[in-house]
Amino acid sequence: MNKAEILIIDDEPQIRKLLQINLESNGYKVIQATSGKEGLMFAASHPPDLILLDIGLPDKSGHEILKNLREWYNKPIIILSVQDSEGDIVSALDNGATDYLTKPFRTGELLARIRSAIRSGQNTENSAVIVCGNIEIDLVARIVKRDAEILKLTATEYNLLALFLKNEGKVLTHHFLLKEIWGYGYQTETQYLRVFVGSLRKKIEINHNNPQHIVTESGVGYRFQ
Amino acid sequence: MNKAEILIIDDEPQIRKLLQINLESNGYKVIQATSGKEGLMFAASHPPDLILLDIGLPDKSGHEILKNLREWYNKPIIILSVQDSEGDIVSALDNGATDYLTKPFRTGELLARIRSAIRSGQNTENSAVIVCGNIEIDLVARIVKRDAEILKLTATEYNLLALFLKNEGKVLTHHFLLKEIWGYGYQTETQYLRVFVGSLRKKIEINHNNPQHIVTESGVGYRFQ
DNA sequence: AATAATCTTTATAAAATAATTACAGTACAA
DNA sequence: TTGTACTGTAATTATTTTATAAAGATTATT
Repeated sequence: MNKAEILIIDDEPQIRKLLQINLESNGYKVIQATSGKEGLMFAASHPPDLILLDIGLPDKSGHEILKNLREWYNKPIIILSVQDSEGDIVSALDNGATDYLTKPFRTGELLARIRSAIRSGQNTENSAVIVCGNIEIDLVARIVKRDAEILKLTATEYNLLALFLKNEGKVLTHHFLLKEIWGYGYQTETQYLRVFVGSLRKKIEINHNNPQHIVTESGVGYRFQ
Repeated sequence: MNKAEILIIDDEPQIRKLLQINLESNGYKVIQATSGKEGLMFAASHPPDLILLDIGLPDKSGHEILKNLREWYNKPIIILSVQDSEGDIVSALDNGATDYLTKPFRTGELLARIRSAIRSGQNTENSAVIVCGNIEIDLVARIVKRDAEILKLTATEYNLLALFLKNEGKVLTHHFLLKEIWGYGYQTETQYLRVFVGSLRKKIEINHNNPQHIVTESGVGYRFQ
């Protein structure tokens, strides 16, 4: 394998320097971002093999950045934080963080955790743009196109479509869709789905009475193709 | 998904009890081993979905157990330890541990790390496809094909076919089929079966008057081949 | 505060599926 | 041959599920 690339997102210069020296002397290529915004940009323009994310960033809460990244980035993200609160750790891990280290951390341990994360996350493929027939979604820019024309979707419509496209070809159950979009406790509100699938179809299907993309699997769920 | 099974390998009874209560109340099935040797045996005879391994075991060093497990076991192994030495952590991670927690640990954090570990180990099992002649079923995507063409099956038809394919070649009794698909109390409704086997045959058989796949075993049940 | 956009709920008609009935065919034994 | 038990299929009815519009409720925006 080539040199693995690691993106550091941290506002403290001395931490960045420390990390850079340690990582580079261990054969990694390092890219640095000093803010969450910058980090998101770098990650999108040239996806690294792993991201080290400081969760106590000033511009945007690190948790926001994490959620944002996880909408499309599926390689390891290791959180660094001065916070040692359990709530913080749990929420980060449940939002898709691969690991969580409390500052000050031991560099040997960090390096081992990086090796472990890269090892287990090897076979993941990702791209920020998914194309499926005449529908195209840019998960970073949050833009949806039909035949090169930009569609205007509401937040929920977008989330639903993104979920469909990430699971193209699979039948997604009502249960699953409701859990992913609306969260636990909404898993029986099948009617929400019907309404939003309906409005999505009006926007993405050529003829919404004969849907080619979102097909219904009666009694089970929906499938995107 | 079914209940995930977690194997605890720890010699301290109070830790085992604590873990058991917390894990079971979170929907996991728990198996306990009190020594490394026993743990290896359990793991081999019935591989769990995740292993919690105390690294300070008396009989064999936990590191040995870890190495031993990793020779064949590739699901998550989370280490629990009273040791907070960096060397210990690095060596465990480099020997294939998925994560390393220092006792006393916070149960909320442990649970989050378990969820994270199970989650990241999932995307490797992306397809469970059973092929049988010209019929193909993808149990994850919930899609059935005949000669590469996607068939449109109703929920009950799909369930029935999936059951047949999971038991290819075996004779399945009316009783069994009815119990599996319709549940207890329907085991005498043989007519349901006739109707649904009939409609399945129309969809999957080349000539449904001369079924090649779903063969009837008169007086007993049906067999898929 | 007023307006617009979006989400949540309700109501209802249409469509799809499942359950039930009826009946014809088939194999086998008395 | 006749009767019986079992099977397959078409047709009918019942039930469930889905699609859509539209009315309230909420949220965001100006």
